[in-house]
Amino acid sequence: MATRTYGQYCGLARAAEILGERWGLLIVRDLLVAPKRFTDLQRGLPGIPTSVLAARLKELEGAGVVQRRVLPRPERSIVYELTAYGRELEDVLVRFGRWGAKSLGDPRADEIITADSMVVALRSTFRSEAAQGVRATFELRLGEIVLNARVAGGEVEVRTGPAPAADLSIEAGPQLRALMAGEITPREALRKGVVRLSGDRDLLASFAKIFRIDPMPVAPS
Amino acid sequence: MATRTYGQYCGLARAAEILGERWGLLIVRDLLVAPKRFTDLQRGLPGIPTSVLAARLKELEGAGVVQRRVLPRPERSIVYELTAYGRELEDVLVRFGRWGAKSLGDPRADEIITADSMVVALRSTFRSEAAQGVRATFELRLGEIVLNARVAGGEVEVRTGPAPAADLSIEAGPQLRALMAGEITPREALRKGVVRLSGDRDLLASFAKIFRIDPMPVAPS
DNA sequence: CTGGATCCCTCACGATACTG
DNA sequence: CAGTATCGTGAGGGATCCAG
Repeated sequence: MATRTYGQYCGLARAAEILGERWGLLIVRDLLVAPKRFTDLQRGLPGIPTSVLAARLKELEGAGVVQRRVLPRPERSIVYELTAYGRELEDVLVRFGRWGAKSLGDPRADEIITADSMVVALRSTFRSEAAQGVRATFELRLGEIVLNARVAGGEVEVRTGPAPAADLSIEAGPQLRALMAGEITPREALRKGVVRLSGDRDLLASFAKIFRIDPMPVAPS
Repeated sequence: MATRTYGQYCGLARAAEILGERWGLLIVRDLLVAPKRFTDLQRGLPGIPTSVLAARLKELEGAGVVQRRVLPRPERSIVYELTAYGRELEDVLVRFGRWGAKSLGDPRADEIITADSMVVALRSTFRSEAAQGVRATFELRLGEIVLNARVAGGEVEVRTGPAPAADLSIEAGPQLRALMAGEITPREALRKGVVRLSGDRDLLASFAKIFRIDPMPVAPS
């Protein structure tokens, strides 16, 4: 049995072989947001060795998840993007991220937030039921990171970058999770300085309902 | 940054830290089917070192995914079972397995099938739309492995073990995937000896519609 | 016999340096 | 910018050993 394989004829085992290697899931996460160059990926994945990134990209390309594309002149640079097969992971990864978010406490000092991770996090926590009848554009700012979410028709589109015409712009601190988990109310978040707003301040309550982190289920069996 | 962590405050990164280690996903897969003892897990995961199994179980227990339980007398043995949080992975893993199954070709000589992997595979490939109005019990035999699937009300329950009163019992060879992927018709499967039936032979066509592996999407962007 | 712990060896990962 | 080369370290593979 070759290393890194499981020797089982099983769809889940195959999926684990393709994406179970270190950094693999996070590479796909970042490519779900947008195609990227090698260096962009490196920047979004602090700590990844270049050799590992190169190896993963080759493996993912071999598995039909990622494809390498040379941009037309004058750029001639190389971008990595998901194939159709790779894009089918969006739903799975969004659900997986929603599950994992329940295990998030408050951020530790050494934990960072990246723009791409935050985009996927907002897609993960989005609740279509809570968004029914809501039509609004949010801008979210966390330090250097800026992203926008357009909610309409019970769907959401989340992208990196500012939204100049946002209905509500939220400048948030690291405690944003507590608001999304319902551990503090929008009013408390404002009072404690967890968020600072500009725009239609009433929309903060909608935001907290639409982008929601569930609690971990109670302990036993 | 500790080994095995990613240093990112992100639900998907946390999920990858919990389940991304080698064998982790397959341990949860087997526990989704039923609680198991250490040795049962070992048998269902050929090639796993006892040290790795013990380490993973401790980590999964620490993450609140698995719990260790001592059976009452007279057995007094120990079983590992999923917590409520762990059971929430069923939906994600089933979808992940459905995605990975598209990458399965025909089984290689060194690839085995286990009963638990087959149970999850049937849950993965189940199509509720195709099962509307169908009420039937299937028994599936692959060598030593026997499992049963009860289809009713657009839902399915798959378990290990025989179904004596099955409407259709299918004894299948390693080519079963070709039937489920629509690469051969039920008629061809019968003629080529891919399956042998007992019971209501007409139900084989239903089986092939209800438990279905999609093709990989076409190559480019 | 189950439920592990301990050993050694290998290989993949992490860090850094370097090249087309 | 887009990687390859090198090297030390730690986790996994495999076998063995031990406690209840």
